Order: sequence, then C-alpha cells, then structure tokens
Amino acid sequence: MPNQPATDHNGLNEEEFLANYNAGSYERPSVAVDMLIFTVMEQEQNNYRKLAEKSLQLLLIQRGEHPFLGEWALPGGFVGIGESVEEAARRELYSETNIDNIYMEQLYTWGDVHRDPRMRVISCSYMALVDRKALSVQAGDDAAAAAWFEVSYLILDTSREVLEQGIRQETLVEITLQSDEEKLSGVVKLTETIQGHVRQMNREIVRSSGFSFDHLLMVQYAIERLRGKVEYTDIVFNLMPPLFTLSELQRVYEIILGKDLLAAAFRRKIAERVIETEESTRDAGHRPSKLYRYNVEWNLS
Amino acid sequence: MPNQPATDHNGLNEEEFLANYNAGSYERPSVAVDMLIFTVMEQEQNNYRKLAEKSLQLLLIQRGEHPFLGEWALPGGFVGIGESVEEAARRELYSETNIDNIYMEQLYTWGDVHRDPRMRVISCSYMALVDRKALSVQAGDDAAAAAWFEVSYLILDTSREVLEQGIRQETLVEITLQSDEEKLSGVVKLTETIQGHVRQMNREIVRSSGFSFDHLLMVQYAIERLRGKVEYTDIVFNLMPPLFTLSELQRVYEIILGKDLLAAAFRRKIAERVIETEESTRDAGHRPSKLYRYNVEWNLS
DNA sequence: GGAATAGTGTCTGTGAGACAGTATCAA
DNA sequence: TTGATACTGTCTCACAGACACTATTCC
Repeated sequence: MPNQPATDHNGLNEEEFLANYNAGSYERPSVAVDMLIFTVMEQEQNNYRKLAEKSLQLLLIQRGEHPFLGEWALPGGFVGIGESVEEAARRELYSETNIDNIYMEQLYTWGDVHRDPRMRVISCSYMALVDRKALSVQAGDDAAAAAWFEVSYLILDTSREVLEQGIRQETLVEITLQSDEEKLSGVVKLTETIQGHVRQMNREIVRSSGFSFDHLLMVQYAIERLRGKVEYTDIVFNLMPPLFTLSELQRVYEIILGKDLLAAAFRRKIAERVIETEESTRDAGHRPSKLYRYNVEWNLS
Repeated sequence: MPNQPATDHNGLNEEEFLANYNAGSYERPSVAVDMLIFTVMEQEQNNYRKLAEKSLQLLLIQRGEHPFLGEWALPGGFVGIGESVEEAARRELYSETNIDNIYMEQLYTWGDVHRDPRMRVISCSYMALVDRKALSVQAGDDAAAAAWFEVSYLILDTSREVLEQGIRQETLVEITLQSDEEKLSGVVKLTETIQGHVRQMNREIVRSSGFSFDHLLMVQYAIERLRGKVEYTDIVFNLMPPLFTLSELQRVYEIILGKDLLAAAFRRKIAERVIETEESTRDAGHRPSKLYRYNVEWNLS
C-alpha cells in the first residue's frame, strides 16, 4: 500500500501517467446490446365460460437495412462511448416500450468474431419482462416495424455418446416464433461435454429461417434462463399486472415451464409469496376468484 | 423470406452492401476479459491425526504499471480483434495456469463508463475452477507477480427500508483476500429495490483497500454466483482431484457455502453423484476412508 | 341444472435435519 | 487404549405429488 505516489519504469506517478496516456490505435470491436423483451398475452376465447389462453411473447423488429434486410431481429443498438452498457440497454428498452421501470437482467455476452457480417461486434444481451397491460403503446410505433411473436420451445431429441474420458450429450431444441403474419423457426444444438471433471457447454445453430445474426442462439439462451429462474426466484411477478388471480399466475408458470402444474400444490407453494385482497373477478361464467397481489416482503434475498 | 436478393434504399443487395460497408469512425470502447480463477487449497496441520484444513483461494496478479501500480488485480487482458471473447478468456486462463481443459464460465459484463481511468473499457468477467493438484506450476512463474489469496466472505449487516410502493434492502458484504504476505479487504453494498413488481439489484463499493479497478465487485459477484451454483449443479467437482474422499468433498461444499453440513445428510444427497472405488486413504492416524470419483452420468441436464 | 373455474382436505412418499451409535485405523 | 475420522441407522418433520371432493358463479 504505497503512501508515496508510486512511480513506474518511466518515473511517472499515476497522475502523470494518466495525463500522458495514449490509448493507442489498435482496432477495437463495436459493442452492442440486444434486448429480449418478453411478455405474456391473452388470446380471445369464443366460449364465454372458458378462461383466455395465455402465451409467452417476444418482441422483434423487422430490419430496414442490410444485412438481413427485411428479416426479424431483436431490438438493440450500439453502446455509446459515453454511456454504460446498462444505460444503453435501458435506452433501447425504453425506446421500444415507452415505459420505464421494467425488470431487466443481463444475460450473456456474445463475442464470436464473425457474428456480424459487417464488422466485429460484441453484443451483450439483456432480458426484460413486461406486464402486457402496462404497455399502452402497441409495438410498431417505431419507424421500423415491430411485432410480438408467440414463443414455442420444443426439445426435439437428446442423444448421448460415451467418450474415452467422459461423455457428450447433444440436445436439439426447436424454437418457433409466430406472429400474426409471420413464422420464424430454427433449431439449436446444445452440446454438453464432460471430459474428466470438466464440463463444457456449446450452442450451435443447426438451421434457422427468418432470424438475423446469432439471435436464434440468444433466444434459446434467454428461454433456458427464464425457465431456470422461474423455479427459484420471483421473476414471474414481473410479467403480472398488479392484481391477478392464482389461476392466471399458475398459467404463466405453466407457459414458461412448458408443463402443467397441480393446482393444490401450486397454491401451497406460492401462498406466502402473494397477499389476498378483498377484490375478486366477476362476470366470468363460473365461480369468481379472489385477486391477489405480490408480497414484496417475501424472501428478500 | 426474400428469394430474390432484397435491395435497400440505395438499391444495393446484401452482397453489394457488405462490399461497400464502411464501419464508420465513431469512438469504440476497448473490450477486456477478467478471470476469477478459484481453487481449493489445503493448509498443513501440525497434528498428524487431524485432517488438513481447506480454504477457497483466488488468483491475483500484482500490477506492474499504472494505474493501480503495485496493487493487486484479477488476471486479464484485452480481447484481440481477431479472437472471440471466449478465446481471449481461455488464452488468459492458459497463460496464468499453464493447463488446458479447465472449467470456465462467463459471469457478467461490466460496462460502467469510468471503470478504467485510462479509457473506456468494457470488461467481461469469467470464473474458472481448478483442481489445485492439477496445477503443477505455482502462480508466479509469470513476469508479473501472481499469488493465491484465501477468500473470506462475510455478511456484515442487512437493513430494510419501506418505500411508498415497495421496499429496499441493503446488504453489506465484507470481502477479505489474504495471501502469505498481503491482505486486501473491501466492503460492497448490495442494494435490492422492489418498486411495484419490479426488482432491481445494484452493487457499489463502500470501501476498498488494495483492489484495482472495480475488481472488488467482480469478486463479490463471482462468490455469490459460485455459492448459488454449488447448490444446484455439479460445479464443485471441477475443484476436486480425480479421486477424493466424501469428507474432502464435504469440506469443499462447506468452505464455499460458508456453513457446516451434517455428514449423514450430505452423504445421502451426493450418493448418486459419485462412484465408490476400491481404493482408500492410508496412514492417516485414524480410520481410512474410501476414495470416490465423480459420476459423469449423473443428471446430464 | 350445467358448464366451467375456484378452492380445500388428505393420503402418501421422499428427502433433509438431527443425533446417537458403531467402525477402523495408527501411534 | 486413545484420539481422531469414517460411516450407518433411524426418528421426525416438512413438503410436493396425486386426486377426490366441495364451492360458486352466470347463463
């Protein structure tokens, strides 16, 4: 712990060093953010008695210029030299949704050399979860076309191979994004290798139609993470309106996890995480249900 | 899905666009990687009957130039324009440890504007876990001084404050890194805010002595992640040698989690994750124990 | 009354916490 | 024999899965 200002091999102290610092002219990558904005939406029902079906939706924009002109991509943009990466992400998020105060989480930084055909771009992906009802503006007010796509995530196949010193497992995941007008789909191969003790994961696009760049990988990664976090955090509540029924909440869990849950067990499990209100639904064609709100106090880590 | 090459507003198709693409001359950030290399080490015991104490260790290097000349920092370096971010991380990892085939995982990308006093640097942090016995070379063969630091992670205090529309919880975490000769320590404030449904996390350095840049935050984040992943993955086995006793394994869990575990419950829990071998320890001054190895087949996700 | 959802009661199996007790080695 | 660690047996409690059952609304 130097109390005297330390000097380097040129005899400069830190202040002098920084004043004379020359950043050099080597080539630098561009840095971008890409946003995975999810929400849950209801489809109308023709049977007045039935509950509306819900689905997980992802916001995409249609590219107005090369490369991938006319194809769909995650909203995103470059990180300015004077803004932090998180600020850039919030800026993009706001420009797409027109609302502030949205749950947002950094996911993964994608750094392959040739992931953008124009130049070297490293992209940091963020996931955001929005309550559909809080979005007053429909996607599409932007200059570029934007649309919500229904997400489907299907595991096609898993296979194993025994290696000399370990094992390799490959999983094929099919991702389909469906909007009112378009359907994108692609298959990602996840390779998990264990050699000795060392575990490695790899993601690779097997086929892809309609996705730009490596965005299919980002989508797969995000869904995987969303599923994981749903099981051990309160992340779902970011997709819910302030008041909701337990059935609605259960549907959201089911949509994200891709499997049905038993009502009794589900209600027990989330009982502490919610607070019952005096209000309830009405005019439903069946028994009304109590409305609940999120219990903020629960399990603050 | 354009079968005809789509043309943009300049009448160019994608091929022509890319051939003429000019990346522009706006200022770009530099991108770096920082490595959090953890291992578990044994301290010698003077009582021949007692087991060696273990501790979690982190590898740091002493900076040979400004800024933070003479202070300790995470090993790392810039991402070259021709290598992927992951390749840069592997390169740094190899140059510090001289071994290949190490468990490595991307953690978080740190993008604050002023995190480096020299210039704008965005840094992607990676965590690596190494079996101490696989490291033939001691840290320090490098030109720069390198040393292992014993990690201690202590929650000093948590406090809560009720807001109009939510709650704020602050946690103070003290991190101490102790090598044979030096001791670094610092306090990080974690702020978790819930406003309405929206949860946000923030990390901030409260005080720091001996750490460079925002590396204290990176260390805190990494330990938090390590603790989390230990509970629901097989990540610990990356810290173990090929053969180990269940007591050793339990110690490693205990060190990382910072709490004691009951042997009976522990053994039940990991029973399926390991395979008993014929070998056992000897000359221990007490009952020998069976050696186990990792069960590669267990729970391939 | 019927169709639908809302919500409860309870059996059962699993698995973790707790802790006492037994086993086995080397000096 | 002793001091240390290695390992097992078993009680209890909490909780999730399963499923049958009751409750309540609107047409």
